[in-house]
Amino acid sequence: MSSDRSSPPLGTETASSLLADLNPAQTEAVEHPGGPMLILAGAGSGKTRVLAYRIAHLIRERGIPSRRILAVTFTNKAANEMRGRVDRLLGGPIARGLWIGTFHAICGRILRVHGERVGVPRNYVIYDTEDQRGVVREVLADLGLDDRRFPPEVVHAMIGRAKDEGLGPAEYAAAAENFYTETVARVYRVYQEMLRQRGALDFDDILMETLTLLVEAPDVLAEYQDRFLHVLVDEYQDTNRVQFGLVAAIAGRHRNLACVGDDDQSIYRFRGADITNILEFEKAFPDATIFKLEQNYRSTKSILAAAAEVIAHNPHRHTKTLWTENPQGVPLQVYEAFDGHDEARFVVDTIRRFHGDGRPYRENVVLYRTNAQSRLFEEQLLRAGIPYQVVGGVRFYERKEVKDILAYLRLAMTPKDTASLRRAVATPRRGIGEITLARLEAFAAARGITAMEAMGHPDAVAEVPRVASRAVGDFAGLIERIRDRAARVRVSDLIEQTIAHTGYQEMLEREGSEEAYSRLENLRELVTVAQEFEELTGEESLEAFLQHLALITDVDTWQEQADRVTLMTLHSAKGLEFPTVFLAGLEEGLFPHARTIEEEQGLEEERRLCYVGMTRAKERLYISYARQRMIFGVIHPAVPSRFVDEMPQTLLAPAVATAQPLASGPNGDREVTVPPVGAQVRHARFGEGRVLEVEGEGVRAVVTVQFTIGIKRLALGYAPLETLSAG
DNA sequence: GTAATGTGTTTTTTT
DNA sequence: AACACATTAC
Repeated sequence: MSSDRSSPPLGTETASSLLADLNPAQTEAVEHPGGPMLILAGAGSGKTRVLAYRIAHLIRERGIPSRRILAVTFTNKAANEMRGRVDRLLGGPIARGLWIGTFHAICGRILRVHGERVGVPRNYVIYDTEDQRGVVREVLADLGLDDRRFPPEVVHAMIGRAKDEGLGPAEYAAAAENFYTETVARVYRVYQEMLRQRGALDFDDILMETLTLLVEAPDVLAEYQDRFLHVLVDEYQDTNRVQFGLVAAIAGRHRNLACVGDDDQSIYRFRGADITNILEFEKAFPDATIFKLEQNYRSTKSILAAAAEVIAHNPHRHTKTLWTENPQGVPLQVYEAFDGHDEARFVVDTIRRFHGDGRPYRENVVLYRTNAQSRLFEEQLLRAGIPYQVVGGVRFYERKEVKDILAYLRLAMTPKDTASLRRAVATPRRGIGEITLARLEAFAAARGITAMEAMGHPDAVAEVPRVASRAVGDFAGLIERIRDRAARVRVSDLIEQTIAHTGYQEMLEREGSEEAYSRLENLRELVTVAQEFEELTGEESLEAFLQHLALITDVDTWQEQADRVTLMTLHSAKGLEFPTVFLAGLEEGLFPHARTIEEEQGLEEERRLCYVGMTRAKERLYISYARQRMIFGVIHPAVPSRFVDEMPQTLLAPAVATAQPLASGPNGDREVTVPPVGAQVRHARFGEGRVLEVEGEGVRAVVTVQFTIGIKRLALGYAPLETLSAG
């Protein structure tokens, strides 16, 4: 999302040249008078640019006040950049009044103001995935359901999908057609009740409750409808039903709705993204004007042609013809690695070589399908002493210490939030255990108050074990003081004081371990994050900060200026671009992922993901796969991804390895005995078995063995396999 | 109650 | 292989 990307050359973003840098198609979209418009924008065709220019155009040429424009972006980072870009175009901080943000941020803001109309308290807390699963688990237990038959993750995901479609518990129950979905409907109902009791919303509720609000409170809807003369939506191909409903509702009066997207880049189906939103835009808005941006400013001809060839294998799509005036460029390089280690070594060696040629580290990105793949690259980068940053994986605010401190703050803000109560009360240990908590909860339930309130109640305190009564009183006092302070000091100071006053800091200091030290560091980082938030937004309230934190994304924290190699998933890479892209792990089962291959739609989405990955590259694209890969500690032979076969062979060149072609794994340097077919062998984990088939020779041999637990394919270079007899 | 040990789970992608 | 959670040992 660098500011100068995907633009005709030499463009300067100043007020005097608002249209000078745009091609005819872009200009048309920017200047279009109004009404519903769909801008089909291919990868690298300058869609973000068009949005920024259109906003600037509306403000400057048409005199629309910035506060009457609403723009929806896919990430907070994109929102900030868009705002900065509009300011640069207009030569001042004009965009300050603009409403711009992600769906979640915008809806969160609306709910803070009007949520009470639909029963959402002003001080609602946002539950993250972990919190949400915890609630599902509790509901399953309450309903006496077996969590093996109804895995919390699965049930939670089903509830999430229902919410993406805008189905409440009642509607979902009505649509339920078998025992399983009927049961999920029951869980869904109780889950919603439990969230409500705790004053909590999950991610999907933020959108769904806003839509409910707009439907049930016509005066609120009218307020926003009147206000927003123009609504613009980026990454429209990844909106779900509810998001479409929100946009259609808010733009319903002035009908100036501009949606920008690319059906070939829709990659969030698992999250409810509904590609029909883009494919059937004209049905929803018969008077819509369609624009097409087909000139790519980003990639070389080679890269673009290869990507086009891959995506052409998808049968269900709007065909477009992307073209570019950029040079042909170098061929795509394909590296066949022995295993994951070898693959990582190749990538890191290549990056090191580039750096030797004077190319900064920041020009390189490694893209992979699953977060777990980052580890191998991290190991090699660490060994080579090359700076890097991993986007994604365990998020900062999901770390235990961060969540612990936030639990105190959330509890002070929303005493109903029992999930936070349980968390806060447990760390540091203060002598309040299961028994005490259960007594308090029972007391609270009997009186219809919250457990937090019970803690301040003399009768309740009398019922808990004597040793705990003092601790309970202290804890209630502690939370009370935090709440009191929250109203008076800014949030960064509040956090700093909370870390100290809860005894958390002391606990970690006393522990003295390396790990404790790093946890303390993370807490300091949390204070810094709060300070930056205050500086950036001018907001100092706890509510605003907690909401901001809950809705922050991985890419939001990515520092593109730092001279480091970036590692991220293909999903995170959407909207970004790099001179050199390494697309790793192109193996059947990994990419496309095994869980998607069954369904045609799943496979098509994987292919779009591949297309997204390839089109991130400006100059150089490296494709790699390993012949064997370890999954859950077990080595599996791997087959190159079908996507590699779908790339035009004329544009591919075999990459030359600079590393040892053979890995030095556990058995890598030793000699191995290849057992003949029929031999009895023993494996440390699988026990004894008989060899059915042998492929390859020496350390690269792969044997198929019948064990009692089933048939396994094992790579001799790694597998702890012992030959017992030649059979 | 904590430390050591054992067991099971994880990996699809994310707001 | 790595990690979280549970159980056991002390």
